[in-house]
Amino acid sequence: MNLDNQLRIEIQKAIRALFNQSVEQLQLQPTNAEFEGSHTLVCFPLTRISKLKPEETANAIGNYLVEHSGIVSRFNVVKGFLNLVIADKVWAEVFASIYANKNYGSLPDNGKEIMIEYSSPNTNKPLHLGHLRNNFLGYSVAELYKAVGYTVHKVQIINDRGIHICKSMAAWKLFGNGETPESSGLKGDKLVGKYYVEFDKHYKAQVKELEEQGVSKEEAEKQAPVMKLAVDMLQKWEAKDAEIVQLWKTMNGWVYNGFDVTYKRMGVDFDKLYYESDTYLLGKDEVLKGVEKGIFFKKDDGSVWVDLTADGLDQKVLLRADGTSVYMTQDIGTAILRFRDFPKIEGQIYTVGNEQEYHFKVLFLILGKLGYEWAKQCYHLSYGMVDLPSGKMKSREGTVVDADDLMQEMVDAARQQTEALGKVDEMSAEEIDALAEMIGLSALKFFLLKVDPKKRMMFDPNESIQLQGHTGPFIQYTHARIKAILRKAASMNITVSADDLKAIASLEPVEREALYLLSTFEAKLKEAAKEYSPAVIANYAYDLAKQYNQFYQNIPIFNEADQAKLRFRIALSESIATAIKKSMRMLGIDVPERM
RNA sequence: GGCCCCGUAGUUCAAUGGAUAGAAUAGAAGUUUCCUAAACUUUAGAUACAGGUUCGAUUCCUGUCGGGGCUACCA
Repeated sequence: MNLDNQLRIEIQKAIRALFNQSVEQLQLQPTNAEFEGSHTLVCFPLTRISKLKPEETANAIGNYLVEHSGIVSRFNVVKGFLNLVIADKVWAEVFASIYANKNYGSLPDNGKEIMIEYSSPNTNKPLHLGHLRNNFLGYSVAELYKAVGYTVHKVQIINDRGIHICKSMAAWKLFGNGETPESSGLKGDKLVGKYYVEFDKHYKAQVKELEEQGVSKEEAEKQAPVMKLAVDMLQKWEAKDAEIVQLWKTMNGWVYNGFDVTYKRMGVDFDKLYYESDTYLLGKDEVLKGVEKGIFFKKDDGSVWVDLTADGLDQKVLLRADGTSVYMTQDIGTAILRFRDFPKIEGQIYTVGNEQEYHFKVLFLILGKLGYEWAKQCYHLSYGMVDLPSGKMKSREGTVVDADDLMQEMVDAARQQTEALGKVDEMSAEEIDALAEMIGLSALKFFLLKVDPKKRMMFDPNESIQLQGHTGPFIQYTHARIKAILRKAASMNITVSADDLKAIASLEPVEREALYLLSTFEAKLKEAAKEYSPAVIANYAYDLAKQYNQFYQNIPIFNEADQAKLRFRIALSESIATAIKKSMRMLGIDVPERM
């Protein structure tokens, strides 16, 4: 039974009976902690039809509900707020149905399919903190869509082509002395990243040297030998030069092997990978077709443009004068390819930073102009940057927070804390390793996911991520605590049936509050998916844990003499643990049995 | 210059136009006799500024100040 809907129906009935009118939208909100009740009807907007003062309106509806609804036991009115107390026997029924529902926390298959893109790194640098937010977000939104009934396809586009990877290749060729991940002991992505930095270093030095010889800055930037080599490599790559293609494959392979290790530790995965090197030519074809159809236009120098001034935007280049692709070109190709590969998807979600909002606005407009109906179903899941106290992360200034390093630091901190608390003395070394991994990543993921994705957020590397308070480990700890209770209950052969629960006569306030939270899980899920916001679920999981700890600390369980109450409390604990576990899983976070 | 976002306790984050603006952390004071103190209880502390709309504004509108992003034949 859906309490919220039930209550809305009863309130509608009351309004019809009392005022002989109906309202489309009822303002129902959780009751403030300081008043008795769980659901509050805001009555100010109803005065228009009741022709009564807010208090009188609230009292009239309250009285009617107590007399006729069968679910409201009493109420109080504060100004125009009608605070409703749901009868304990109704709570018992609500809980019995939650407890018996094996699919609690997920909605039935809706037959729809959707695609979500996330991660999509360049292949010249290792993953950093920004990628962590991106990956955790994308993965979690995919889980949210699964939970509300979608079939989800997780993909990424790998920007494996272009001048950036050629820069690493050029530097490696000139200064690498044949270094490999094996010979250096470096992760492949780190090794390639190292040569990207090398490139920059030598490039700057060479430009400076040329400038000192009297060459203009502009000319020096073109003449610098490393840059000349990189550009030469790009041209050869496009011409499919065997040697260059081989080097490109080798170095990209190193990067992929490195990324695989990082993704595995992050706990994210993909159903299909798209490579820019495979899609950019399709994009180019589509753009040229668009020129024929008159959707795009060619300038005298041969470059191809789209005119979006009628849509309030600018003109954007789609092909350079030399015929080569830009980023937009390949994104057009990739989108089209994806809808060919997965014809049943209703749309696509792009998890990409908000600095590219303009880019996606343009992309979706172009796809629409090309006649693709699904362009309307494409959504840019735009998230804010992760800022450091010094501002934006800048690779040149060495302020980039490396993903692998940060995960390791979190796991180390979790291990230290875990061992210091001395609760894991009986665990094996392997079990402690696994637990530290679970806790450390939880702290990191929760930290990044609890914030509204749209907003910028701060990360201070000097202040390690907390393990106490509003954190993943706090929620994990609550779960482990509940599991200890359930183990004890099992050892005492205590079992609970749904019928037991319906027999509960009275509830403690903290129990009602816990039941209220459990009853809102489905609504939270829908809200989170609709808003593309794991933060909704993160905060829900936190509320559950917080609420349970209050219950745990103040209400007796095994010392309760009334066996029905005792069984109810065990069952309540079990359902909270389930809700926590499922919520956390949607965030990509696992919860331990003990910690 | 044009366009877009953001300014909430010392700090990091919450708050479908609704009640006395919630948490966490840092600070102060407590709690360990069922079940795990990574917890619980108490306490102090904030809507940048100025107008406007509204019964009611952190939320909507205008302006000011402050921060960030986009505005490349980069990605």
